[in-house]
Amino acid sequence: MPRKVLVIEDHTDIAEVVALHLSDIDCEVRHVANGLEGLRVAESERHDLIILDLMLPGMDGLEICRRVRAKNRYVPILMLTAKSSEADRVVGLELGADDYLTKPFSVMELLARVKALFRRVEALTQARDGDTEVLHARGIVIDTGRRAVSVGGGAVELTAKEFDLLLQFAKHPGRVYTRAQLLDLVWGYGHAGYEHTVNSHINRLRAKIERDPAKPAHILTVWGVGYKFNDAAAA
Amino acid sequence: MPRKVLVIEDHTDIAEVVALHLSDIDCEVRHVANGLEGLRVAESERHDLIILDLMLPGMDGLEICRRVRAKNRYVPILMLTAKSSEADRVVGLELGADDYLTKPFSVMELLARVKALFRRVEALTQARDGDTEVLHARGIVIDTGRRAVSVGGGAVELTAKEFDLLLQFAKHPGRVYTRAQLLDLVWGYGHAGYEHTVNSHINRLRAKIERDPAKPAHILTVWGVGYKFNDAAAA
DNA sequence: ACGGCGCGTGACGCTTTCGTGACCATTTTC
DNA sequence: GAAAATGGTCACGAAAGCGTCACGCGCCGT
Repeated sequence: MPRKVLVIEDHTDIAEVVALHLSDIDCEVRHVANGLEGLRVAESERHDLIILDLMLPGMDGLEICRRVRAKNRYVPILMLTAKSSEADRVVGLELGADDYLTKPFSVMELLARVKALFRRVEALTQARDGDTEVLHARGIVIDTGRRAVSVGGGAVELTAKEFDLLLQFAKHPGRVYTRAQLLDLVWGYGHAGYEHTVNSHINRLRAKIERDPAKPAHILTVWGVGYKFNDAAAA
Repeated sequence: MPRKVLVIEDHTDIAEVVALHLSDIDCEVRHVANGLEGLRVAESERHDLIILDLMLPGMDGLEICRRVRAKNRYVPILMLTAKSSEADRVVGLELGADDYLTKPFSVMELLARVKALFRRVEALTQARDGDTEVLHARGIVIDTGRRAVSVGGGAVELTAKEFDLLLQFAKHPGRVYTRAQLLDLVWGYGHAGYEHTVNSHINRLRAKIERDPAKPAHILTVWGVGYKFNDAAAA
């Protein structure tokens, strides 16, 4: 799947060059020319990388970086700017940027740095997850590739959110998640929404995978905290 | 805990400056001046960061980078070199480096980039696992990720507040907390309520984890002050 | 354009937990 | 040794948290 890159840059020509080359390395580029709108998009959607110009109409790039980081410490941010002084670079990096490139920049170097960032993210995320194709747990079989689930041998039809939710739980049995964490992990970081939404989806998920939804055996409620996937031995 | 940084650099003076400043940000620096030995150390020990000079006696830095990456895709590598051409930077990054800084470099920028790398690694590793560490203390085992507690091998069911309270104590054994402090730490700052509430929860907690609640062995009363978690050896 | 489906939100009743007060026990002080 | 102060225990009402159902919106395929 392509990686989603958000380019916040007021010079359309530069953005176009960047977008062109990023698409060569399998990136889906979203370009925004205005600072305020950039912040809005950055906060409302999930991205694999944000390329951020510092001198923008609408809102200063540093301020955007700060605000995005305040809500989301995971998305990589690469600053791209004409400010070349060492002090500017330090400030940018201290504010939470992952890399800092000064204009005029070489497209090859930009690509190399972007690839380096992707490598880093990939190495670290895969290191933890492993590539388990099929998960088994207490009679539940989850085929991550086909996004298919069966309980006690019978196939169960889950919607996208239900599947993602179940998968998140099944990946870490026994671990307790708060609703806020689940919103981050399943809905995406910086997702604005009510925690009660999680509740509702848990309810639907239970209706499909639990024998008696009133007495759940798989997805358990942890009072005052959130939910967990039961890893205890079946009765 | 300090982060382990390996500096492979033949100029002792530069390495010393780097080491000095890295130690300021809680790093334990290991300096190696020779390329071959650098590779050996990089491969045989675990590091949180490798700072790598490219022009070295013994073995070329690029070659070291390639070999380290062949065995380990996780350790961050920062290249530090006099080769400033764009082509060199691209080659370095393509070979698996995470960042590339050219001499003469600013110490502040180096620190900023190192910190940025640490931030990235931390954000990504914590994103997966959360802080699912396990605390052991005098027969009590607390799994923070599962919010599960066992005493002397037997599982104990705690409510949210009881768990938070116990966790606060177990994190700092021996430290004495006033009731007001506990209200701030567990209930949250600005919580309006009676200190006697703490009392009540301590009571319930003791009933669950103490063998003889009348003679508590874990959560001790400090008369006229508050409570503390017993860190003395068990009887 | 229409219909269906998944999703987010709201309302309501039930369950569990929490906070508080009353009273008893223990320690400190004089 | 008695009074005062501090902590322990218990029980009950209040409140928060959760489950469930229903509704409406937006998206997609027909």
